[in-house]
This record gives sequence, structure tokens and C-alpha cells, in this order.
Amino acid sequence: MEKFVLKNPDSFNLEHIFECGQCFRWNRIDNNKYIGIIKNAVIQVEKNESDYIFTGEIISNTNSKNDILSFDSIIKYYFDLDTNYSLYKEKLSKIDKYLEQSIKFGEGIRILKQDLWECIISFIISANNNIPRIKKIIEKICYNYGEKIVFNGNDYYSFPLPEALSKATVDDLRTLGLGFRDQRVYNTTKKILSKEVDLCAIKNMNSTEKMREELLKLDGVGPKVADCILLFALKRLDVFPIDVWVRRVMNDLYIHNENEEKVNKKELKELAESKFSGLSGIAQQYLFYWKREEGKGA
DNA sequence: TCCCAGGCGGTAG
DNA sequence: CTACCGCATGGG
Repeated sequence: MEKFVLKNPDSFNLEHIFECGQCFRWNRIDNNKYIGIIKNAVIQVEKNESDYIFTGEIISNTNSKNDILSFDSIIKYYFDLDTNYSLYKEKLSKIDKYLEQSIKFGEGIRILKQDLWECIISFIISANNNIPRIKKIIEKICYNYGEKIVFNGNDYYSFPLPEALSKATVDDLRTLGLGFRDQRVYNTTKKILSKEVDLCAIKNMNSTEKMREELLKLDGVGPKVADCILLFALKRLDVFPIDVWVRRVMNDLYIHNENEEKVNKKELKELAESKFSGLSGIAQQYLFYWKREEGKGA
């Protein structure tokens, strides 16, 4: 059993991080406890006073030789613990009262640095789908093609590497309930495995545009999915993925078009860029979480 | 029963 | 270039 303690962190709230719509593999156990899978590690996080206790298990993955990261370094990287959010928050809060309020509401949000490959497949599955079903499909993929990890007597499954997922035929994927996304996942897996699209190369690019261009070559990756991947796996904080919630909150706050659906993407992107400058991606997460949670309650 | 869900790819104008 | 439409599936 691995263990790591994070003492009194700034800008760190489990519910804000895991429920703000960026990830699919974390499950709430109770108010102060979540369990999730990062690469080939099962991780449990529990809040205790102002500290966070991480426990878990790592399995050595026979297929990849480069996953020799320690428990601590997996967590530090994934939660991006070296980044100081107070600077972002300070900058964004000054923009207007909406940002100020949304940041107060979701003060503990952090943008995770998720695995690129997993993020690509997950967001291809997200197309024209709902979050509970997206999570179910991903769990099935992991159960069938991932590796088993035992933690506290329970079985968990890692997200399969491209080699493992390439064993699935289109029909196999259809059986898992992917629907019309089966062919897209199949084709994308092949393209990545053959390095027709080279994920390592993408990680090393320094231009967001170049990265996006590469991602768009993948079947099932369009503008929205590409932006989610850029933000949630490659930490491009300047991108602005537009979904129905973001469109809604931006229209409500800034545009006031009677017909929300008429607000076009280009207009939204330009507005976001001019308002939030290089921090559109983070601003979007605060606004998204604020508006969505507000809608759930009263 | 119908409608929708964190779009995309294809086709037509 | 923009505008639409079909797409599998499960839940409300």
C-alpha cells in the first residue's frame, strides 16, 4: 500500500476538481473521499482536517517500460501541484463580478494533467452522449481490455494502452455500447498505434495550433473534442471548449441573445479571448462549474 | 413514445 | 465556407 500526504494545500477541493467535468474515472465514496485510477495506479484521496491523505496501489505494466514513476510523482504531476492557482484566480477575479463570484464558488478547482491517450478516447466517446453513460462505457473498456489492480480487496482496472485496445474489433466495441463511436475509436487507436499521429510528438510541440492540427487528424476528434484534449491533457490554458453549458453561461452573462442557440462559436471564442486573454480555459471551468451546480440545486 | 445527451463526418448548397 | 442530417444507446 502506497501513501502520500498533502498538507494544507491551496486551491484544492476534491468535489471541485472531480465534478467540474474534466475527468470520468473518479468516484465519490463519501463527502471527503474519492477513488480513481491514474494510469496503472488506483488512488484513494481522503480529506482529513486540512490535509489530504492519498493511498493506493500501483502495478508494474508489462507493456510499457516508461511507467516507473513513484506514487508521489504520479500524484504531483496529475494534480499539477507545482502550479500556484492564486495567481490565476487573482488575475481572473479582477475581470468582473461574475468571474469573482464563480471563483469563490469553485475555489478549489484545478485543471488535471490527464493521460493524453486516455483523454483522446474518452472525449471521442463523449460526442452526443451524457456523462453517466460516458463513464459506464469507459469502465467497460477498462474492465475488458485494461489490467486488474487490487486495492483494499476490491478490483479496479487501468485504462488499456493502445496495444491492448487494438485487440478490440469494431464489433467488440459495439458490444460494449459505444454505438456509432465504435468505428471512430477503432480508427483512432490504429492511427495512434501506427504513429500516423504521434502522441509523443504532440506532447513536445510548443504551439497550441500545431497540436490541434494533429489531433484533428484523428477520427472522432473535431473542434470541441480537440479543445477538451488540449485543456485537460496538454494543459493549454488558452483554449476554450464550447459546449451547451458554456454557451449558456456566456450568453446569460455577456451576450444576452434571446435565442441562445444562435450565438455562434466564433463570436464566443473571440469574446473569451478578449475577456480572459490567455486564461480562457480556466475561466471556462469556473464558469461551467458555477452555472451547472447552481442549476442542480435551487 | 419522444426527446435529449459535453459532436462528428458526410454531403449539399 | 456554412448549414443540415444521421448516427447508437440509455435514461427521463
